[in-house]
Amino acid sequence: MAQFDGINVKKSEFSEWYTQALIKSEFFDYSSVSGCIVFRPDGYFIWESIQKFTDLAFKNDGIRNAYFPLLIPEKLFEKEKEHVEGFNPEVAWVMQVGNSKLDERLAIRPTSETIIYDSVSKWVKSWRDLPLRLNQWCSVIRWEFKHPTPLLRTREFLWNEGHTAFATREEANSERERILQIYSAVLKDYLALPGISGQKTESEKFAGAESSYSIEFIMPDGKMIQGPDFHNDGQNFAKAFDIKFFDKDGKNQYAYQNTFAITTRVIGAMLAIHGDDRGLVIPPKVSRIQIVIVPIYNNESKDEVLSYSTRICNEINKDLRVLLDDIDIYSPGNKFNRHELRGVPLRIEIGIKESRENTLTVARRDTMKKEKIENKDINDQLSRMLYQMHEDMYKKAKDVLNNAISIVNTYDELKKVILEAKIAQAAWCGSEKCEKKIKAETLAKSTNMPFDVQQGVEKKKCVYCGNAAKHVVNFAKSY
RNA sequence: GGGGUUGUAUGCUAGCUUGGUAGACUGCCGGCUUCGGGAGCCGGUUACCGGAGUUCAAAUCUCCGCAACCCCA
Repeated sequence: MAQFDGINVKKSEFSEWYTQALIKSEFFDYSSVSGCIVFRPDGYFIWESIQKFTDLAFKNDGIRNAYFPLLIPEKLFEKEKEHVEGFNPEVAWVMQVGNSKLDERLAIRPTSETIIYDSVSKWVKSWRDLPLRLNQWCSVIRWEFKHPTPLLRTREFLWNEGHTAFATREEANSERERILQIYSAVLKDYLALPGISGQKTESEKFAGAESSYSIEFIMPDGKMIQGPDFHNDGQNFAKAFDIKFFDKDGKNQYAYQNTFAITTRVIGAMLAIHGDDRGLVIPPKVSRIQIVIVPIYNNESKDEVLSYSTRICNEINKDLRVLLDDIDIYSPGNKFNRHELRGVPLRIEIGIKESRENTLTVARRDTMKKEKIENKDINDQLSRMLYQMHEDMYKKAKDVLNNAISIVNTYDELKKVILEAKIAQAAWCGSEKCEKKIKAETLAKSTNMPFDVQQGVEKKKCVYCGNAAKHVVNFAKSY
């Protein structure tokens, strides 16, 4: 039997499935640089979609785009102590140009706080200059030493980095909910991806921040992975970079700052969560091809079937991304399998039957169900199916997430839940000591403290030490 | 951070133990016949991860890199 190069493992063998799905779908590829991957057109389309919708939401919220240099002079990079300690081991440096050594090393940005705030300090002089809300789309390099995984842990990744400055702490804090809402909406509305929003614990927060917030996902292997994040930096960077302004009373004050990001990692989480044994399942809104038409004919019916297929293809609105796959060197079954591997949301099968009956057979990638529809109002019908597919994908992923969370009251329960590769939701006293012990003994990290489960926590006891609880935390093994 | 496995063409893989002409399937290109779930026949096409060493001779043995994967912390 002729075989094209499909995935040869089940999704239950997750690591192997994941790489094969990404590579064999031709969405991504390895490159010659370890830890750096190639985004091929269908994969890059997903990132372009995320960018487009996030960017629009940012702009509607008053954020403006700018662009800062890729290279950061060592002097600047070292200004904020915690920040440099957090990033130093992973920073790549430019030390030489041609044959001459540089007098001062230049860091390839692992994140741009330092180079941006150097400029911001020059621009912010008066309360009238605030708030200053900037964003840039770029890539950063963090030289990970753990073995890289495409999209999930790469040495170069693409992201947005929002950097904002405010006159007061209250104003700075009020931005948080809006930004996390934007990220959640992009994840839900475009990637059909549910996550858990919450605050990071002290020990898991961003290097240089006062407090950090994140949206976390659960992967098919039961491990959690961090998605978009938001950091209240307080006046930490303002003090290090001298971002001062005169307020309305003529007093010289440091600004309050935030930073936030969404990265290409969310694509990896999305592909992993939605995919199945046959390959990728792409949410309709971010799929470069939303509908593929596969004509099925023999010599006798060829002309009739192709002309009906072409007619249907032309009837479909331009805002639906459709491909007529009429290349005749592959059999229909071969095409079915290829498009399924690549996760095309809807497939229209057109043969002599459909042509005679003036109907279409439509198959949905997520459910693999086929349905025969009348050739009438097809744009409405197809749009509805794409919409429904998105809703169903989100709901399915949401159920998986919800089922993975177990509320635990005792440490034994916590250990059991972690062994089952699930999320243990537990009350916690807030001490780093308990958090570290739990991590050392169970390998589970605190992912975050979900916003929506904190009520009544003061009546509970810490799952580890039994003292009065301050937070409800999710513990899970994580990437 | 520690331990392990593996690198042969687009992919999957044989050959490695015991050094001696690198083989199948798939893909890709051309042709004919086909086409409702991975079509058939004919012809063509592509490879030993990189470097060093041992040797008359290295895909095979040794060392060093590089890369991918797995397990444990």
